Amino acid sequence: MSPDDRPYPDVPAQPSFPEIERGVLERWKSQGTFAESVDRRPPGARGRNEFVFYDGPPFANGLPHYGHLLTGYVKDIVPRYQTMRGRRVERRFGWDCHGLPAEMEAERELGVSGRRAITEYGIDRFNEHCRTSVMKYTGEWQRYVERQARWVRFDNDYKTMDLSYMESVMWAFKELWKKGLVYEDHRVKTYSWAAETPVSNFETRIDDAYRERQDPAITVRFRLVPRSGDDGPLEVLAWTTTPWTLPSNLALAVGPEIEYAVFVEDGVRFVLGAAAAAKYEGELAGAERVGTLSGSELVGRSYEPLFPYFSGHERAFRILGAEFVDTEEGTGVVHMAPGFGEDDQRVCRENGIELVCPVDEKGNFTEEVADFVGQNVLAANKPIIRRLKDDGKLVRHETYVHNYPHCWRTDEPLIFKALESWYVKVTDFRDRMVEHNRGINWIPGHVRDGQFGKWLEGARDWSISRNRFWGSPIPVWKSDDPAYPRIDVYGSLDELERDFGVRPTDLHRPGIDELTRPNPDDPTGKSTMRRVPDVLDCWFESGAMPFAQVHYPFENKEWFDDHFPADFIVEYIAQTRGWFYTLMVLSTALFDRPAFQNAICHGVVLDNEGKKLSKRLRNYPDPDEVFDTRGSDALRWFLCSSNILRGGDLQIDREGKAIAESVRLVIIPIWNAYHFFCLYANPDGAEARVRTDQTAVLDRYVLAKTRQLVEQVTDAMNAYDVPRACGLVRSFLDALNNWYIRRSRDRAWRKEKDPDKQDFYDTLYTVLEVLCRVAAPLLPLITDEVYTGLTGRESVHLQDWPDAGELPDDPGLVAAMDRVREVCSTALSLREEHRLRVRLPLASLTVAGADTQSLLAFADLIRDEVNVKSVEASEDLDTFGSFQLVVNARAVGPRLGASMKTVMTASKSGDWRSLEDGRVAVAEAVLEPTEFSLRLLPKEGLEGLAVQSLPSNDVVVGLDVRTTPELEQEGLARDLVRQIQAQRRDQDLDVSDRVRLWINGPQDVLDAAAQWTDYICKQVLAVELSFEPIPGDWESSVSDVSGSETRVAVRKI
RNA sequence: CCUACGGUAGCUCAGUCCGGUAGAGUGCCCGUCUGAUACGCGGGUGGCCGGAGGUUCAAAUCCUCCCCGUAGGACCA
Repeated sequence: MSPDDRPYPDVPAQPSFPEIERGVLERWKSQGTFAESVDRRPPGARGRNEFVFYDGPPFANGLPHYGHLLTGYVKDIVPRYQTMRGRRVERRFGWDCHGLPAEMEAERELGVSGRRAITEYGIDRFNEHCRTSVMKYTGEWQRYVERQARWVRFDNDYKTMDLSYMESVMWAFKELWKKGLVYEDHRVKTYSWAAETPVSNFETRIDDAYRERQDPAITVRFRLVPRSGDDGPLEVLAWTTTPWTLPSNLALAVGPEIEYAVFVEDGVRFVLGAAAAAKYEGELAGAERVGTLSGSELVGRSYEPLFPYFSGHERAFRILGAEFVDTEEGTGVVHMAPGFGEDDQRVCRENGIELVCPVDEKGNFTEEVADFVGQNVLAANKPIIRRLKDDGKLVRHETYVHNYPHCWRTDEPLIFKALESWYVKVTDFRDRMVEHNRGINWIPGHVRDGQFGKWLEGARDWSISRNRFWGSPIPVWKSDDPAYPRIDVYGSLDELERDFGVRPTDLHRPGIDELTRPNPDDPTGKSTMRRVPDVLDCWFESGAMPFAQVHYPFENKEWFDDHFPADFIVEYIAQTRGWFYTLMVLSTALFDRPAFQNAICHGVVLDNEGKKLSKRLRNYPDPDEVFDTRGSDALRWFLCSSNILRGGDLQIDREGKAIAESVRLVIIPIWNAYHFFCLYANPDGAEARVRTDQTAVLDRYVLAKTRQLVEQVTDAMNAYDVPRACGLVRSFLDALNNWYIRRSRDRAWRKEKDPDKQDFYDTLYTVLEVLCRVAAPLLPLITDEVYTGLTGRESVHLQDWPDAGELPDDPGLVAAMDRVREVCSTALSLREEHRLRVRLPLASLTVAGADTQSLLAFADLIRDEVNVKSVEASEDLDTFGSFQLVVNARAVGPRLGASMKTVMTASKSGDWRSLEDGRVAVAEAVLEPTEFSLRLLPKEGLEGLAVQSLPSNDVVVGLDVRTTPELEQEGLARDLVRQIQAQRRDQDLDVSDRVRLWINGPQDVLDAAAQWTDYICKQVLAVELSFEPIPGDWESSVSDVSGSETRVAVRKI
């Protein structure tokens, strides 16, 4: 038979898996397999047969790393599974194009740094650069995604910078506005006066942004407005590290519960926190403590402003009560400048004090602070302190070293400053979000009420505006004259066209800023409607993805209604504050529905010391190298079989050894089974088919075991438990290769065609066919290679998920056979213990215990596996073992209470007896049959018999360890066979080559060879056996099995 | 400082909800190559369950406090 006639491929024993993978990827590409797998599944009426998957958009600039690869694998596994289940799963790639990372990259590339520089460079040119630079890595992304065998469409991808996407975002903003869920407000934020820009939390976390800085720390006195009952002038002491905020002071805060001490010196009374007084020993040396006040007694009192600039300010210059005040640092009295401190602003607002912010964009004092106008606030610290000293207000001047945020771009210290910003009123519908979240299936489950649930409960209003350039514009136009206020919010291109007379083809700045019109509410006609300059937080856009990707509601209205919410999304755990959250916010605010029903949160990939992966440290294996040397399926398995998919972390070693392990543990075993099948079926010209009516017990076992595999993997996949599915496949492979195939091999060796051999081929074929389908989502490349090679059909990914019902159901057989495997393990362990090699036959093996007769059905298997002449079952437990009492403590505990202790010790030491009625007496107690079980332990000191119990402790295995001359001789014969076979192999003989055979050696070996000549010759295909001296030019091998040198030689004839 | 998650064999992790006498894989050690697989097979070794208290007849499991790791958040007047 020529290779061409062979029904199955010529499968190499040790292939290059990466090479196979590249071949499969090529095949998919040329045959359009992905598109086919989607198209064949009907969407059903109104998309009811669709499984809706949302692909969270990654930032387009920057290369993928292991985190992305992991997410990508899961984004592939679940849709592949659902496709095989018959669902239509559209997969569309998305790109997150806007946002600070994109701008930072552009600034770096253009050598333009900071807001002012960008404005000078030209917003149009800057944004044009962003538009192209942001797509710089899309090719690389596509290459990675394809190499990892992830099926997702790039040809109809969506981009957050598309006009249609941005129009939908605009619509969403207007909807929120109409619902009263958007507002503008002043909030205190970190601000870089040097770069003239607000700095996000994200930016303050960049390396070294927080570092030590020495600032002045001063204590100043505020004189209270006298009140009847005062014993003279009263002053409170406040401490600050930002003297430049004192001109903007509008209030003082004390802790209502805090105890304040009153001191007197020269008739003036001082108040400060009692706990802080010790710090001011020096200043208070001449003072005398005369009393105590609680914070609440101070609340409400007015004081004289330190500076005159805002002296008429409404409701200002009073002492307020605030919970956050403490006496750890400072005096227990906090100076409040609501324009420059978050707490300050909040507390002042609660007390009806409007903030003031006399500092301009450059960080210089405005005209409002006349004495220091034009001075940078930090530089103004000194003159301000001098002024306070001159005025006698300064109590103490020291320095203070603290961790302080710096601008990562200019290295200058940041300041806290109130800025205008737009907010989504998340607090208004927070409860609805919490409610929607209850219905979401989170993996792992604790995320629902833990990380995500807690975050929702504590949700605050969401700042959605960014004082930047490259992003979706805030679609708000305001009158430029406060005398004629008007605000217009736009939600579509139509509305813009209606009011401005032109229809924009691009919504980006600066084009959008050029749309202006006269203020309709201004009869003078002088004021103009202008767009507020901010752009939207790019997270707003990613949260808008479910509808913006299809240009809802301008198009695809029905489609969206049918495809929302998503069935499934997956991202890493930190997205509970990111995409998971923004999806929830917008879906709740706009549609009062959750945006997704099932969500996997995976953990973080770390290096083997538990540190983050870092490009700079190169503490991880290069993904390309992993693809080239181990393959994508191995990486997929390594990542997805780990509990990183259950929210844990995963450590990856620098050399990628663990990835190589996946090849060894899973991919090679699958390949070996496939290889074995082809190796024998091909020369036989056997064509196998899917069948389940085989009668041989091993066949029925492996088919029933396969059914269990299908059932269990289906359960796991339905529960989105990918690691569990992986574990099931792995333990199945062990049963397949190391039990079913190994115990069935001899059926393939028979020369003639016979039904039993065909049964074996059919069984193995059937099992492999099902296994490939079950493992297809988990190992899409290798299973497809095996599946197509085996069946000649089209890709496994175009097949249906296997139906467990088509395989025989026989859990009893599976359990019995698995027990047989345990008996064999135990017997082999006894051999090991007694140093009796497996080739040495032993007389008998006895299994003793309840219901061991049924094991005799498998006696042949056991006999072969452990090499004994006979296998026997015995109910006579006393010969082989004794019982130990195992108390069912859970049942007895509550009844016996304190005497449990003695019962437990007595049961362990064997101090108990059975009663006639089936109960047992132990210590002082009598146990009902339900309250205990008996564990069988092997008896010790048996003559010629080695015993050991199964792990389940209900069966004892006894091995006859006495040998006889006959057994020894047979053992030697088998040793010879082994040695001869090795010799055959060394000479690269084919399994069917016939040979002549020479054996030289000690007398016992020669006797054994003579006694077992027929057996030996048959085993090694020898036509002639000679004990003459071996001809000198023959290859021979030497062994010392029998204790002295044995030499064998073979020659092909 | 707060929140979530974790700390169980050398390593990676089950087991903890619902208390009842500690598991897997891997590593290591030993053995093993007879016609698919030595990238294999079999066996063995290995743990005062992060620490300290408490509840209980009984705690890896429940409670309290503490320590360590990871992630996120807050604060830095």
